[in-house]
Amino acid sequence: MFTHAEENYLKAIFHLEQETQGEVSTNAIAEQMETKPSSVTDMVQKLADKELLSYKKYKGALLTQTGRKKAADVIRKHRLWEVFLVDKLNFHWDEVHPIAEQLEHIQSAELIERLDRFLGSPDFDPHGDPIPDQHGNIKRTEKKLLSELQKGQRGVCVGVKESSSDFLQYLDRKKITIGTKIHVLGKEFFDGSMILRVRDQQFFISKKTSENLFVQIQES
Amino acid sequence: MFTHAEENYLKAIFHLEQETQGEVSTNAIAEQMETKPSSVTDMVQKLADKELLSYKKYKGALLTQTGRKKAADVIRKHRLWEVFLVDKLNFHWDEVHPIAEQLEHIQSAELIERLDRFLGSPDFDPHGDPIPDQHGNIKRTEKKLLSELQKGQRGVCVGVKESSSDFLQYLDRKKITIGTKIHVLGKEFFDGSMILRVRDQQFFISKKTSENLFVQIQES
DNA sequence: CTATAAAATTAGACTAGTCTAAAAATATTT
DNA sequence: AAATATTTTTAGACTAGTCTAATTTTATAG
Repeated sequence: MFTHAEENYLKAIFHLEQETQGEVSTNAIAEQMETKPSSVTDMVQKLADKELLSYKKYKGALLTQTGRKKAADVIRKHRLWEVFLVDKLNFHWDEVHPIAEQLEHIQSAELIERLDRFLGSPDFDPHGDPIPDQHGNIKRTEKKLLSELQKGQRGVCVGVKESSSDFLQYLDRKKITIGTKIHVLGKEFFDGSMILRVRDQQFFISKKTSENLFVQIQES
Repeated sequence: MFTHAEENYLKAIFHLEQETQGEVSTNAIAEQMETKPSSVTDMVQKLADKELLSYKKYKGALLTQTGRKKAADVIRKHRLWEVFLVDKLNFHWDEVHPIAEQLEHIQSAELIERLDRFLGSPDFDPHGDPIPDQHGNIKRTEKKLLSELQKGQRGVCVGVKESSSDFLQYLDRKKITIGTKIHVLGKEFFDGSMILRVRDQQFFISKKTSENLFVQIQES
């Protein structure tokens, strides 16, 4: 039905639409896809012909309903496979992305239904990202960046914004993972760094770290 | 490392080498791959450049050690995924081939190691075909076509030669599967048909069926 | 509001893989 | 051994996707 390249473009544009309101620019897509803007123009025009997105020259792209559904499908597959790799094959959460990147293109609706059931219909992937349902709906949760919390607030880590291997391994060494409870003891105006209490230990983290950790605030 | 097309050619040539001794012909590969001979010539020359097979014009192709190992790798992946689909996701044995055809191209040695362990390092796939080990070695078993058995002989079904959906579904309706015990009550010279005893019931099967079922002979 | 910079598009070329049609090599038949 | 048939290869074209280089459009600065 769709080529790998087409699916990858749809996925990239889907992600970019979350971040920017309105049309997604050619350059933004090129950066996300690690390709050249000229290649993007070509492909975007092809996807527009297939009515997966709307596109006006020099104006950028916006997914249609069909395109958005297809993108959510691919993301659903990606995230379910990540759960499989971590829960069943005991991969580490920083290792699964490139493998899921391949597995997300396997074509078989039946396979994904069965995989989903086999995994117990999980709602989140190993990085805390929500798994779209069969209809492409994504459960939106109340989550904030740790950097938005104020001194004294408490939260539970529910996801990461970046999921580079380096960042995930850093969190691992600090024993911070999905579900870890965090108490903000202090926040430095000067550089945005924070002092946290995690499992009765004090932690110092940089602004960059706090801007890449999602938490759910615990009212107390 | 290798493209899907390259892997598919290696696999096809590997299978053809089992059946024919000596070089594999361009036409044979074309038929197996459901493509045109001219495409085969092109690809075979490319694979020869990469030293995955030896090739002399008009003489046919033979896999090198490297090529044979790579082909066995792909077959290992295919068969392990088939086991996963049947054992873990409860797919039926006639449904798994086209999905495994896609999964066999996923690149990650680690993934296959872990999948193998997760499945309990199976020796055979759901159709009774042996799964090559990490080094590309295939366990050869003593198996014969059911059609080779004589009146009075007994065997256990250990595999199928054809694994088309039609054939597998036919076997299912007859409740013949891997492990089924078969006793040859009679064999008709005229058309090669057979009368079997299976689970205390009499079965009539055609020559075509008996030529596509592998059995292990039970000495008695 | 013109000049310049940035972003986006087009044109043309390249690779992988395929195809058709024609030519060349090998096999088979008489 | 010549004629015919079969197999295989070559030549040239096509698609998908990418790239570089040049051009055009839009945005920004003075």
